[in-house]
Amino acid sequence: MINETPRVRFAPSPTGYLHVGGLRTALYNYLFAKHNNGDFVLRIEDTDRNRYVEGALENLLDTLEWVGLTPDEGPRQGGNYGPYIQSERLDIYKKYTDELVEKGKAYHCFCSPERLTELKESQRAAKLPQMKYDKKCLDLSKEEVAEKLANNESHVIRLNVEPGSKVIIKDIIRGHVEFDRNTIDDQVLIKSDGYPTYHMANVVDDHLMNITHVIRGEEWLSSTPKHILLYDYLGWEIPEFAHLPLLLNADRSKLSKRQGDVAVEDYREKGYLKDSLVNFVALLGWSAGDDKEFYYLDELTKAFDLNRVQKSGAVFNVDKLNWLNGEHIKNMSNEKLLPYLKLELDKSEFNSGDFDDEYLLKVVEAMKSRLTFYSDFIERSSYFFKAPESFDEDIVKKRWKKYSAEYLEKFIKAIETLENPGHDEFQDTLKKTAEELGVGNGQLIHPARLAVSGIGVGPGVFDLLAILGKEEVIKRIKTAIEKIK
RNA sequence: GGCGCAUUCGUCUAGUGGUCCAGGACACCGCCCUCUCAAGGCGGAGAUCACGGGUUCAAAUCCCGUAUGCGCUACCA
Repeated sequence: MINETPRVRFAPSPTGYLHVGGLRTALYNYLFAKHNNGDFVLRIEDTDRNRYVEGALENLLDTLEWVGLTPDEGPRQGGNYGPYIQSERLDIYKKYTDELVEKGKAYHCFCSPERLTELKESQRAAKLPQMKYDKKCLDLSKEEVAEKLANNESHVIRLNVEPGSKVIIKDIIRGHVEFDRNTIDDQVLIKSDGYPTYHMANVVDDHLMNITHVIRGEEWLSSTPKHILLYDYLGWEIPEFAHLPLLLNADRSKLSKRQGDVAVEDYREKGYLKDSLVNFVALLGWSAGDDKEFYYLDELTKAFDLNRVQKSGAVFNVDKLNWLNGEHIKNMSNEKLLPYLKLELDKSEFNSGDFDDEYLLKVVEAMKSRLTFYSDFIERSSYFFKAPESFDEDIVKKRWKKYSAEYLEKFIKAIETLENPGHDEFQDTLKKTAEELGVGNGQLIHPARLAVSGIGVGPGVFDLLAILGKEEVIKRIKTAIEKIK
């Protein structure tokens, strides 16, 4: 446990959907906060009007809600957004940039984008070690600035990085990181449209919202010195930083849409459980130090430790996610699984109302250890919901022998005498029939499975028969005998 | 180009100077179980700990260099 009660924030931009990398950042923030009885706040960084996407915010809230990372504070579903949207806080940022300008720590810049591009080009051409703004507008007198402002000249406000000692970052994950002051550019704080850049809004909000720990992706490490300078110039306390390793594609580049799904909602639609997604993503860059890999959110909360977060990026490996998904399904009770089977039925050609719970529960029990996704209920065992319309040709070739029909006919004769047979009765009857025929059990088992399910894989054949029930079994075997020649 | 970060089996990782000729998990292979497929159990293969120098009686672990990868270098976040 850390000394103070932490307040952390997850601060995404509403650019369309929640990225799995964003999910990991949100999760680590949440886990850190909850492990230490702190607060997890959600703030929306929508200061880039060009990238704003309609509906993205609601989508984000919805996805966060789905995975169970409900913020303690932040915009709420349904429009009560509160003071957590940066675009609604413009005057606040203005106030503090004015203060910086007053102190000489920031200045108005009237350079056109064209001049900036030219500057960059010439610096590049001259092979200068680094490309930075040349502070031209810093030379403007107060009067000149006032005049240009009065004329409504387009301008930005820049951070005035002055020479001085190295800027030191104390990062929980990376330790000490140093930056030479002269490598830091005079960052734009307020854009010409009056909106703040990330850097300004971020520092102001983190301070005003009493954020104690800034936990964010590694891509922010390079701009952290600018933030430190801002805290310093404003006379504010600097929060703790923790820069998280990136999530990677298989080729170790930053996780991108081109190489697979990156939106949490994509995984949701594909049928991944929130539990396995959270479990998986938590393990990408963190481990408790023991061999435990199966976690629920509350267990993660208990075990999580920011100091144990990995420094290097982690490849998003779907194989392991799939495995975890199966594990989480296996760990659910039949009763808990039942509604999901019904959902899958209703999404398919079937109707959950056509089957009673007792029957479906048996299906769940039989299929549980064979699933990777809920949808496998339908894809791998539709025979529980309708008689097979065809029979797998390879299996027919392999299992349906010359005398199979004859054997099965004897088998159903024997079944017909039974009353409400279950697993054991089917088993005894089949064995007895095989014995009378003088053949191995397999001579009946395999054709029976094929006849009843149409395929060659699935739960134990006696379970299969017991679940389907006597009448259905007899009917299906008769049909199969007709159809398979 | 500059600045910064990183580097242990294919992948996720354990490991914080001796117990490591490196442990676990996924994937892969084999065996057992078995009516099939899974699940489960057992086992195998797979890492000269990026490379090169140091420090030390002793280094995956500490230091320096090199290489490679990645991030940033926007009036995007």
